[in-house]
Amino acid sequence: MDVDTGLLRQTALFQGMEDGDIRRLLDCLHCPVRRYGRGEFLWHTGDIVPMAGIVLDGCVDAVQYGEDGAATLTARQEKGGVFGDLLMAAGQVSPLSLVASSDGAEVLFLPLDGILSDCGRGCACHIALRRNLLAETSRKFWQLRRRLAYLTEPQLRRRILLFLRDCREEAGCDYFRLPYSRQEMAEVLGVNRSALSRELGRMQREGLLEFYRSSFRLKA
Amino acid sequence: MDVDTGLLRQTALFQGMEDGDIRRLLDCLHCPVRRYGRGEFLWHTGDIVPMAGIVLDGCVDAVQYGEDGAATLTARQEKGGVFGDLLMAAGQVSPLSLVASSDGAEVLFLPLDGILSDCGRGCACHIALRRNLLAETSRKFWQLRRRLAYLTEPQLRRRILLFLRDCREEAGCDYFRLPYSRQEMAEVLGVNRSALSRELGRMQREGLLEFYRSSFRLKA
DNA sequence: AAAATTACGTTGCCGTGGCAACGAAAGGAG
DNA sequence: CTCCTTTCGTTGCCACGGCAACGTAATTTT
Repeated sequence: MDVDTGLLRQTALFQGMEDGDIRRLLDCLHCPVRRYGRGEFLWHTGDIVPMAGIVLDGCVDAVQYGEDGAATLTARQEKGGVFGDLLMAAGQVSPLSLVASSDGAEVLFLPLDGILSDCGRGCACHIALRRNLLAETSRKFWQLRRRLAYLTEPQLRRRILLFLRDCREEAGCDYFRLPYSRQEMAEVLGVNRSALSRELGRMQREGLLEFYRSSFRLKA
Repeated sequence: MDVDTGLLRQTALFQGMEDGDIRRLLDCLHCPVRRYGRGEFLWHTGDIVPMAGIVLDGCVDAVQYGEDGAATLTARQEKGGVFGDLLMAAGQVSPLSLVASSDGAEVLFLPLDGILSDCGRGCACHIALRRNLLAETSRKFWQLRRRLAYLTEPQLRRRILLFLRDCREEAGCDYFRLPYSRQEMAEVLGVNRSALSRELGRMQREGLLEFYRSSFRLKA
């Protein structure tokens, strides 16, 4: 096992741990590392997923296939990202597939059983790993829930304000830049792109807002 | 500690355990039991929630307060229900309050620290408890995600079909009864009640569907 | 630098679904 | 049984926002 503990220390699951702890954990859990080519499947829809993964290099997508076979991208994890945590935790057949979306995607796997069970040495890092896992899954829950709050807001303007206020709070400043294109922003808010542009324009004319492309200054 | 292990065995967190295991766990974790009167707060918005709870008797509501002070019920747990799991897992200030919504609500609390740490005796039930906790939180995640799927469907009819097909699958039969009133069903789908009734009527006229009140027979 | 591609703003049209109001049916209380 | 409350279906109105189309600005390509 020879992975970059410097990278792992910055991931959600190994946050707050020392290099030595991480090495011991990886050893204790028997974590496999694998490489995938672009388009290669880590798991298919219908599989039971027994472990989570950390992206060491490249990119991994979570894809859902509709009844008509159309694929929709539901999540993307890049270097340092954690995936499969909520799939293995469910212990049921997966509703989505995991696909390497870059060439030479390298992945470190962490088996659920190893995370849950005691290593016998009562090491504190094992406990921290469990706490981190639980924190990561719950983070994804609350993130989803915030998005649901947008979608349940019936009025477009209030939907936008809800979103922008969250962004402002996260940025800690009235002026902030969003990591979304208009199209992506519209998808997060669950509205039509042109309708979003129209309403943003109105809000700017009314002085609630200033923006240019992805730069916003929120005044309300 | 003198709680009804028969009830606990049917809860999400203690599923699959023997009475003896449960008693040992409760002893090991030092789980407090408390009674609350109707309207009494278990936690307020802004608190950091250090433990989850199981409703032994009565009812506990999760309430979110809007900027205008209006309260919206976001979740309700009755006898045997688990709450606070995703709040303690987050380790951050709670965005919602937990309130006893019945008189004499009795609650068993399970501290996160105790769940995560080893009891020193390496008992299998401790591991099972962790697995159950993770399964319960992920269950709530996927439940939320299914609801999000409804809300992101732009056409009302397809939204309804998505929902009813899920219900049919869960029931395992074309004929099923829903545990929702029209108003509640409309809220789950994020649409206006009368619009829902209207569209349901259309679908019935077109032969996609038969229904009376909460009884449905789905043909498509 | 020119061309091609992508992202964004703008506008007109029109359909879906929100809203309010009403009556009927169902359920509960006395 | 009668009264009262709640739930549900129905309808008319109309505004919000989806959709398509186009022009412009920004970005990338060769």
